[in-house]
Amino acid sequence: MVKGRPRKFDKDEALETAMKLFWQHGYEGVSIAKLAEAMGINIPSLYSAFGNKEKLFMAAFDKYSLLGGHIYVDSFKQKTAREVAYSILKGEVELVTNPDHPDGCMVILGALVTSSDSDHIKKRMDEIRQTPPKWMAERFAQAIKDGDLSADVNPENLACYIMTLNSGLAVQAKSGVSKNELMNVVDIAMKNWPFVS
Amino acid sequence: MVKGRPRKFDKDEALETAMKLFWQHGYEGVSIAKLAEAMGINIPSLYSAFGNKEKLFMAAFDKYSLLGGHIYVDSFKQKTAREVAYSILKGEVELVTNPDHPDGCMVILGALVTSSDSDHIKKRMDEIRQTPPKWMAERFAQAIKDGDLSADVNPENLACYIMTLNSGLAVQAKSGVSKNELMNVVDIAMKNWPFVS
DNA sequence: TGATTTTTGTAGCGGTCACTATATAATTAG
DNA sequence: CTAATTATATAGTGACCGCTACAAAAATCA
Repeated sequence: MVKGRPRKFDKDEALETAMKLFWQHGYEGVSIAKLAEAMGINIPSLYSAFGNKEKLFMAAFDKYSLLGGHIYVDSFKQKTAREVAYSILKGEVELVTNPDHPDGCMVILGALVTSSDSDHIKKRMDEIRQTPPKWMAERFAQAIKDGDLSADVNPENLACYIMTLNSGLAVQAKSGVSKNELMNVVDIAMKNWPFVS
Repeated sequence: MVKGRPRKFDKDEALETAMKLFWQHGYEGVSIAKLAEAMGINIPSLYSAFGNKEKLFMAAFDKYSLLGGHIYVDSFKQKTAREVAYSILKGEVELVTNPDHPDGCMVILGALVTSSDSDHIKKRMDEIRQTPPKWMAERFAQAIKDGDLSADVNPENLACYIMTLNSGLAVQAKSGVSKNELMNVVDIAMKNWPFVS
């Protein structure tokens, strides 16, 4: 058994609460006091369990990644590049408009526009945001080998294009645009997939 | 002549400075103290000239609108819907990656993710963001009448699609993606304009 | 000149920020 | 039962937040 007084709260449950608050308001938009209150714990317990605000945010981000990462991993299993792209975009719309969570995407919007004080965490998020397009570029390169994507296409550029659409979908959802409208946007984007050889 | 002690600073120049700070850090990411320091004035002078933080932000926004609004107004003069869309997207890339200004778009990112305290200004910006797609929808409706856009296309959906790309371009620029890469994204988006009748 | 008007600079308001010192409560190990 | 360990709760820390009271300074108008 572990020594010492046992923790009164469920750490993972508290982290889920913190994640949703960071998701909705961003890193700087929610204070330690509000986090602790929503998590149902007092401030020293928060620091004891999670270290500090930045570490709590990164822990919440890890939890979020399980949701956001699945979109890509699952979509990559599709047979053609076109189906991969469509699956990613549909998955993104589902994620950023799901009424069970706040609107938008925590990775994209959680620390995008910040004060100078949070430059460090903004840059960390900027770097993390480079991972999905790298994955996509690899998948699209494979698609070229598989013959379901034209060899004229630059996989990195195509990945950046999909990432741009994803980012736009996150912004639009955060602005209040509905799931139906965003699904129409995805349909337009996919109307003529111009990359089949 | 106007009575009273004359103002020591150029109001429009100070507003330009404030605009750039809000552009870079968002509404909540820059404090009155930092604004006043950057503007080269003291805090009471700021309040005397601009009212309060929200009014200063909205005044800075009006100044920004002159830049951002021109993209649309100018682009609408293009002959076909395809040229209009291309011009808007190119103009957006130029704006959000211009090294003379901060990266990204103040209207899209200036008050998108905020604390509960700034709900009011977030909603104001959400509403303002609905104007460009309305303009675009009208222009695309005209294009259908002109015969350079397929009557199958829903102008509102197409406008929402372009707005989504614009928002994505703003996010990508804010994340550090280069102008060249974003121009490639625009080229991909325009590769096959699938809306000609 | 003297009254009026407006801006300026200093100084500070109550409130919140991230974070912590300290003491007490609750558990296990010996 | 005692010692050691860990979590809890209270109550704060200095720094910053948006904003303002107040008086001196600098202009115009009579």
